[in-house]
Amino acid sequence: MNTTTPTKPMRADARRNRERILTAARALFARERPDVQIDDVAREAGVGVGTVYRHFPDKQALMGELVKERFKIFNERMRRAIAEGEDQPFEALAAAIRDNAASVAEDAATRFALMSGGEAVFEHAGAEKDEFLRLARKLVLRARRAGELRPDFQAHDVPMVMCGVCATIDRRGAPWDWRRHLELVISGMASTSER
Amino acid sequence: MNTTTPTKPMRADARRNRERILTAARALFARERPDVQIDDVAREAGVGVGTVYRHFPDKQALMGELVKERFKIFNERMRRAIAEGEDQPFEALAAAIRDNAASVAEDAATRFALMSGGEAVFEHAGAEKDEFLRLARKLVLRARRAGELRPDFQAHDVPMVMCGVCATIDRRGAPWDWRRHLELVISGMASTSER
DNA sequence: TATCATACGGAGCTACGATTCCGTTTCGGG
DNA sequence: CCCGAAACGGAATCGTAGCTCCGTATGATA
Repeated sequence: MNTTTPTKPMRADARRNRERILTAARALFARERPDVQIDDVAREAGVGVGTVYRHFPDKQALMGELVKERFKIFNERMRRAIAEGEDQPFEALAAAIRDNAASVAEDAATRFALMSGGEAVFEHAGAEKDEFLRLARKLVLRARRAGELRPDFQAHDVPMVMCGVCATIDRRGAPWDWRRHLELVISGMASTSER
Repeated sequence: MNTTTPTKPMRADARRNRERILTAARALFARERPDVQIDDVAREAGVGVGTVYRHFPDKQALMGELVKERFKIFNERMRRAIAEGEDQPFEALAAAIRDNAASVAEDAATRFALMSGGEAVFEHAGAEKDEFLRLARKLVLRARRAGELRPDFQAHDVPMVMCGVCATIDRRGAPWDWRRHLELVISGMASTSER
């Protein structure tokens, strides 16, 4: 289950390089405009292309790993919301969504992968995605029971709205503010009687 | 100003082919999964690649034309909302947004261009985009004056929310429904006191 | 219908970016 | 300190998709 120690201990330099590659990829996506090339990642990481391909069979796998890590962060945040939000179920859900949005906002790599990546990228993070949905379901059910959430809101709608907000984050020079978008959506999620 | 008759009358076959190319492009985008190639467009249109390039200097220009046409449709709908929605300013705005969303939902080409297209695509439809914003401003101001719209909602937010909903339309196999997303956002747009 | 400007077709050129291959280097257990 | 397995580097390969070029066909005008 532990992905950092799959089966064999892995040589020290290999472990280090793997990390460097992931870091480099994140850095490049944060800086570059369009897509990022494997060659660039390799250069930024101070490593040869071959090394990148030893760690990640293809580009999709690299992207997939970035997405997987981000989902782990999402999930941690969701768990916290479940643990701490007993008394304010809706606010707990909303806060988790806000934090997760802020989290992707800082992570152009995941945003790019999420918007333009193929199936394979998603499959790579499949387990984490499932876990995310499981957690979302809990939060949604609880908020709905409390009557604070619009009754037709589904667990699936959590990734849906995050996807929507995500799409409005990096439009270069767009004159809008994705944070307002987020607040708009969140207030739309509230049950009609609540606000 | 009239784009269909720029300066010279254009030979009959040329006019016909131009239309075929646009139709073919739309059809392919609606059918294919990923991006669509110029060669495919040419084949589908029953035309040589060279002909495509005679009419559109590059791929961006072709995409741009598709986007431009869609914006013209948007704008028509917005004008109607302005003309007919005197009595229900918020509903007029909401209805226009709903119809426009349904409109892009049927137009994978524009969706793709909007999500993955570069600057050039947008510039091609620049005039229509500006007009769209002008119309949005009118609708938004009227609805806000009527107190039916949340006060911090801007004209720019109209394309913003459309962009967000757009992003959730073609996710293959996503278990969510973009129509619910749309309704969520629209109810979030309403002024707090209204609903 | 003769003429010519305009438009067409599509093979081929080019650029670019993912991926492979293999000789060299480095870790780590004995 | 030595050796073999594990990793590395990066030049070279391969495939793809956008775009060009030029010989041929065709609509429009007199």
